[in-house]
Amino acid sequence: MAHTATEWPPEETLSLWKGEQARLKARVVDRDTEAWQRDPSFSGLQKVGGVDVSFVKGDSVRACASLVVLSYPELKVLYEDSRMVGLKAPYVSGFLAFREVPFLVELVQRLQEKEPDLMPQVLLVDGNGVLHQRGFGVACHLGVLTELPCVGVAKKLLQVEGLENNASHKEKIVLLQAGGDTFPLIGNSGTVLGMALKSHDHSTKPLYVSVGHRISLEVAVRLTHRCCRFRIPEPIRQADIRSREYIRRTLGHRGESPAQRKDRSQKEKSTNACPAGGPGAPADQGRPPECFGRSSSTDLRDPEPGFQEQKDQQLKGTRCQEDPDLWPPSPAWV
DNA sequence: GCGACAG
DNA sequence: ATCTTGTCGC
Repeated sequence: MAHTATEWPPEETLSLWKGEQARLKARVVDRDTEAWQRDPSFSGLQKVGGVDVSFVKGDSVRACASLVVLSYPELKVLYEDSRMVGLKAPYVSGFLAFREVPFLVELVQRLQEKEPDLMPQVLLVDGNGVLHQRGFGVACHLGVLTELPCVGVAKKLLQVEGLENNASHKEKIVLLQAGGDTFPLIGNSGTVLGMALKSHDHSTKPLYVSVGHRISLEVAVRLTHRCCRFRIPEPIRQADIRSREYIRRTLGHRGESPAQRKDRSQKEKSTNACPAGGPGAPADQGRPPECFGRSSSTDLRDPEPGFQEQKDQQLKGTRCQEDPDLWPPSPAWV
């Protein structure tokens, strides 16, 4: 029985997943547990991680999972691990973690094995924390499985507990003035599930921040704001950029791309053809998996200009500045 | 039947 | 999530 990661899960599976979420939810700590979180300027905080998973267009199985660690407050990339993975579960709203978290846990374990000194003190996760159908989104899930403080950062409002992206909600968004401004996301029960955050002065669409694990909502919001050079917090943005770039550079053409293999011939020069470690994750989730995939990549690239926003930014081949360290984009997965 | 639906 | 071209602004 092949799990194509395409078919909609049978009710029985969803039931098991709900049970798993309920079981792990009991372990969530929704308050500050670290010293740096109590400091007004976060002194003591030096490493912030970000994770993301990018997908291959016409492929329901292949994807690239990335974990990056940035220095704080400089927000320079200190570490990157991007790896091709084989998806085993489809995307079902409310169950995102069952599709992505196994690979994210693996990335954290690989970091622990290779560069334990670079283990981030907090992880920004693409998706929600307690702002979720059952109060246990992917940021909580990853936090509980790794015991790392985690923050959920979603780009769109998950409409649960009566929360809606309606006129009333949009009115509140318009009232947000400067970067850092927020308004609470209150569910039916009256509980504050998260905060809508204007991540910087010129951002139109807010970010939806919620507690993942071992951090208070207030600190989660302030930290997210402090990590924004653009609308998307830098750790997540870098993980997103690098995971997409990894896909583009490895199987950017053969995958079935109609109008892009044209410029392939002119831009390629130091890229590579086929990565290593294909589908490399044993089936499981709910227990820190034991991984034995060989090393893959751990190289770095550079950021980009320092302005503009609109719909985030453009990741064209514009200018390459700073980042004297991690300079030569080495092949890595030799 | 129609709208919703984190990534 | 992914596809997609140009365009405007610093």
